[in-house]
Amino acid sequence: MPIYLQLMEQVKHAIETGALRPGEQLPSLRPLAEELVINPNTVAKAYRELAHQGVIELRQGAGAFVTDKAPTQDDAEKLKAAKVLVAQGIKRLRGRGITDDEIRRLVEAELNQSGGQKS
Amino acid sequence: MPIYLQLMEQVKHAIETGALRPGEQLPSLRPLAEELVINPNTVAKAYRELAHQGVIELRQGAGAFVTDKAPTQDDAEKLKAAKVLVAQGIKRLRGRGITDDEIRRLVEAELNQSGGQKS
DNA sequence: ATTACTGTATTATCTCAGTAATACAGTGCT
DNA sequence: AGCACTGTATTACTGAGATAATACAGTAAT
Repeated sequence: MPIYLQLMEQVKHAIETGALRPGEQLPSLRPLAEELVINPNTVAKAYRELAHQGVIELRQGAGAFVTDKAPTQDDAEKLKAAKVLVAQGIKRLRGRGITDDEIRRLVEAELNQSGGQKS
Repeated sequence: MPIYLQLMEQVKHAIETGALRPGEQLPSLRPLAEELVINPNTVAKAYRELAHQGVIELRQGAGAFVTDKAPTQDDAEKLKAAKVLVAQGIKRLRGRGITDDEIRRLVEAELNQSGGQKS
């Protein structure tokens, strides 16, 4: 799994658990990159994506800040419930003899069709 | 979408619709490649994958043949039903405010976890 | 045995996502 | 203004998957 995606998850998780709160400033690119022993551009990409998702806000020269509409603890609950739904759905599909590859293709097709955009 | 995957789909579809029947020989690599204006190796890859999935059987020097346990018209029906299930599931998830990217990640995580292998 | 067809194997090329290196530009404090 | 910090943009490197070029090996008919 790409580094920048892992970082995005960690940030989201930190927000969901309250370790990072709306309005609060995130660690800036270079220090964080150095701490994680990765390239600043990789952090930048993660931040850019998070900003595009509305989770954080980037202000050039100032820093990166958690948005008001960032994922809350409630959202984490929702996601957990969704995870159960997905697990059940996949179990049913498998029970009907649908292979994993076919499941992947069906999901992808459905997402791309009905108003789908790969952010 | 990779050419060899598209070709795999076409072959499966041909089998499901009865255009190609169990035991019947598929067009051989080079003629088919020439007709589709693609490289024979690409056809070979598609055939190899299909053989790995048990859909067809490859006999060196002889040709490629549809297997007995290839996908039937019934399987096509099943897949259609599965498609409906997936569509419903995704609709529900979206209704709960889950984004498409999150759906993708949930599905992938679930598949990889519970006995998942990316054939 | 030869011939003309099959699929197979090996190696090289192309493409693209992810990452890295480096220079650019905005903020805010003194 | 100057400085030390922010994020941004451009360009290059790298690795993996897809495709291509070419040579190899098995089959079946004559």
